[in-house]
Amino acid sequence: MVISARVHYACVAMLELAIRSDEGSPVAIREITDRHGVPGPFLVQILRSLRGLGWVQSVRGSQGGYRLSVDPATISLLDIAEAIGSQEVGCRTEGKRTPIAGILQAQWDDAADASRQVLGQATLSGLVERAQQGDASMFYI
Amino acid sequence: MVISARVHYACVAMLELAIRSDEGSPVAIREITDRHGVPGPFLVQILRSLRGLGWVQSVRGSQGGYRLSVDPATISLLDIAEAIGSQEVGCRTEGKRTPIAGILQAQWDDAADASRQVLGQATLSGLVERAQQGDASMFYI
DNA sequence: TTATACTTGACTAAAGAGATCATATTCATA
DNA sequence: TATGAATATGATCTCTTTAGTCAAGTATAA
Repeated sequence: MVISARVHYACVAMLELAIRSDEGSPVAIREITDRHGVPGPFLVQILRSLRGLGWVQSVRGSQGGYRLSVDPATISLLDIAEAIGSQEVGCRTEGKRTPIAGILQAQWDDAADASRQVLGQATLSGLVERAQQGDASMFYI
Repeated sequence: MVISARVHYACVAMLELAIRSDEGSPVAIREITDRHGVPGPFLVQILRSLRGLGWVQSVRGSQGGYRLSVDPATISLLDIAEAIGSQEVGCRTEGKRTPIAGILQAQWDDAADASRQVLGQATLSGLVERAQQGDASMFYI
């Protein structure tokens, strides 16, 4: 599973919205791009996808922006990665169905499952909690 | 970690050579392409890389071909994937160093480690043993 | 009415994957 | 010593994906 910039940005946006979900007023795209250095028009695309999934709501007009519309405990990084579209660990090549190909395929599948399990356990609410406990500071000494 | 066709074919070739390493005579490229449906000129490229790594030897001329030149117990699928070049699970985007980015990065790294561990434990000799025990038949019912 | 902010759709540049081809070079064997 | 089988090497090509841009339109608060 390759984490593309698109998926990474989608996770950043979802986390930012989750953290600020108790503010009441929606969060403008501009605030996210400024704070996280995400290219503006690209983030627009991504938020549109998230809106299509029903995970965020948009508020148009002045004072508009985006707001989380799901329980952050129910969304994992795996959900976001799969929905936004990232490539699986594994192989799409067809080739011949030989025993060797079969054994290899089983290994690719096992590897994919291992990383999927890690990302599946990382819920937005869990990560927000960590962020608020300052757990992140250790990464930027 | 995305397993590209290149990596998959490299593993197929290494396994084929490992299985037939007691035959004495080298294995021709043609035999591998016929048996596994790998595009010929593409496999040539890949075997060249494997030769550069010192993992296979080539024998030129008539009756030539390739031969494994390392102990199959010392090479894992992870070694092949990394040497041939596959993308990591994870993210290369730089962006700003925010706490959110840091927390996400840690998750991408954890996921990468999980799949790397699976592939690191799969040695060529282990897979050959499985193949010879007919373990593969279950994948093609 | 005006500034702000989201909406929508089309568009482009760069990189990588997956090959393919032509032309050498080497060596066993007849 | 020809000859054919087999690898060696470098150049090239196409297709898809990724990342990012642009322009014109619409809605809303103040």
